[in-house]
Amino acid sequence: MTKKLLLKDVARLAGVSEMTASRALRGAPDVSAKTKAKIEEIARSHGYVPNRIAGSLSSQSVNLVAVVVPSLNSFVFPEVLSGISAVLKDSPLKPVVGISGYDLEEEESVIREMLSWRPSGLIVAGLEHTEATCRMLQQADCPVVEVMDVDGDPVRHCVGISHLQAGRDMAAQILARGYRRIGFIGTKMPQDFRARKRFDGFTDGLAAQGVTLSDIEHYSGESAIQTGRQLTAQMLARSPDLDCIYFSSDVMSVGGLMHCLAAGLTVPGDIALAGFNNLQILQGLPQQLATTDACRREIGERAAGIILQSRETGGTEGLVFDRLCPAISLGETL
Amino acid sequence: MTKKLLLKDVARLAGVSEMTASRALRGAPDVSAKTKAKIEEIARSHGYVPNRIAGSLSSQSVNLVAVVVPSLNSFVFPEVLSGISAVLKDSPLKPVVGISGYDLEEEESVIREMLSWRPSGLIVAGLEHTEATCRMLQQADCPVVEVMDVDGDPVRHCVGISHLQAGRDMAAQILARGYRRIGFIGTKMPQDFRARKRFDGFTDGLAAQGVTLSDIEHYSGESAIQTGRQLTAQMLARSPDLDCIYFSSDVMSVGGLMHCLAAGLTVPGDIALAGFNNLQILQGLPQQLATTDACRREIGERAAGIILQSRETGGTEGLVFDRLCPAISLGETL
DNA sequence: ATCGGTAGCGAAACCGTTATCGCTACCGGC
DNA sequence: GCCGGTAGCGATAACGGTTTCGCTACCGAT
Repeated sequence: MTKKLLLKDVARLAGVSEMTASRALRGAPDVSAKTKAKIEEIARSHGYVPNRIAGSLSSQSVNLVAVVVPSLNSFVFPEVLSGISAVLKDSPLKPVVGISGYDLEEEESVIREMLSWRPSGLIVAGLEHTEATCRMLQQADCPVVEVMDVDGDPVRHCVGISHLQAGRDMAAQILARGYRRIGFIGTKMPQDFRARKRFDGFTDGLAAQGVTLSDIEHYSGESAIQTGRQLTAQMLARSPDLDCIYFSSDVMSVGGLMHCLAAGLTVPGDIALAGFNNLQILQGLPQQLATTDACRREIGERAAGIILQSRETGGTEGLVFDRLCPAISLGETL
Repeated sequence: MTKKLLLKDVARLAGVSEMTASRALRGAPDVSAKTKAKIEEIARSHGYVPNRIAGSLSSQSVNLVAVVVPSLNSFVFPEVLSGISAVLKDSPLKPVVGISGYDLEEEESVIREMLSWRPSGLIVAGLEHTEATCRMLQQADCPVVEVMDVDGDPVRHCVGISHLQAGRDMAAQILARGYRRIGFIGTKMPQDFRARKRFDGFTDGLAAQGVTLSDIEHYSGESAIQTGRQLTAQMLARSPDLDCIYFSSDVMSVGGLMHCLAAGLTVPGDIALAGFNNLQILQGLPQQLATTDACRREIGERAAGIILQSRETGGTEGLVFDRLCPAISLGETL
């Protein structure tokens, strides 16, 4: 490990000034091809790695986009990230991920940390934040996009779907197919606002046609196939006359399907099942499960697009409020 | 959006010097409780967010740990990350993730980008890198840990399991249970070195007892249940006399199980199945699939531990080479 | 021969914070 | 009453680049 190599060292070795070396390595103009080649050669051979801390401080620009999501285990956010990465791919911007753990206090601290690096943009999942977080988002001098959800008041830009509507729509589909004894299995309510909204929309949609939920089960912790299977078993034991269960996540509905398989129940004959997200794990199972596509990838793409956009226009453009329309796929379980 | 608030503004408002404000906000000593309270109050009420770019440049320290993994969709790396996060939780260090996309050139560029931020540590998946990457890892003036794999020559520290051995062990288990007509279904070989090593170890383990693979299928693209199901169907159609299939990933073996379910094949009666990773999606399925636990979380924990360790000791300690022992669980499909 | 324009390069200021060192009260001990 | 020690605070110089501006050749056109 040689002592750290600075720009001034590269410059000295190349017999030029720091400025010329800086320009050459950044591909800036005003450097002759010959000089540039020489400097690049020296930098490469000596393994020079520029110090972006110093560079960013000086240029007052950081080519990073902060992305704050609740979790990476849930199967849903990695795909949002894919969308973001894809769009940022051929721009100088790079995504940086922070995890809030479905905790608004933690979210606040993660966002504060992120903003302290003065990123070129911030993408954050959800519309619910602490007061302090909202202030930071408002005052941030970079584009801010709240994603996933449109049911609420975004601070600035917003891209997502209406989970309230998604719940209502699924209720309508379920009722339209004649189910009336309906159960709901959902995830940790207080912290997952979108799941909560789907639940509210769902009960709302049922109520619109005079139907109330016959059974409800809430659980804490991450969604898992195993959990879905166990809770489905419990619920059906408790309420054997149910004819349909709506799960707040596909991961859970897969568990439901697994229980039915094991218990010899036909789906949707004995019991209909529906989930949410349209995760990839639904493909290849014994039956195509009913679900709502959460437009995860597209949300990521559009959010990244907004960041790029307002970079070009200098951020003096109007607000974007992008409400995507999630498609329900009925599969074979409704 | 108010014009950006600087430390000097906070200091002026509090009627103290920049230094005192800086000390107060960082919790450094030499500030009276009264002064500190006043400065903190002003900073909070005005929504001051410190500029960590400037701070890091000045203090020559960045409290970030760079983590470079091939993908976040594969179900496997998020759990490594969980382990890292958990250990870093109550230290000032924060993990920052970079995605290499199973591409060594991309990995090089991501690592270069990461190192240009002068992180406090670097954790990278795999032992195979471009020449330039290796030079960077050697010259990096922060602890470097290569994780997941121990079959090769680490640049510095290393934590992982032997995938070669994992393949061999699974071969031994399969042979011990009497299977002889064995197929293998594995992922994009040239880029996923660990899958390749499991394959090599597996064929090696079979060869040790005079058995050769009866059928082999390689595919490109991400692993998916659907893919596993289709390839299993194809392979069994082509080689109906197989009695066991080893998959390079649990995601694929789940697909295999789904095919058997659909085709009315009993497992392991008609065909035995085994995967790798011990992913959470194995829990709750109709049968407990055979697999090898890849120690993902523990690898993350130990890697983060090494970073913390060498931070305390000033990095003057010996190299760590941590070879974990993955446990095979036979489940009900072998 | 003169002149305007530009390609190529360098000197100095600056980005916003922290490290370092020095200074001033104020305190208790003798 | 003097003195050494320390708590509390401020001035200044980094940190390693980039921005800005200025300078020097050199070019073709007049």
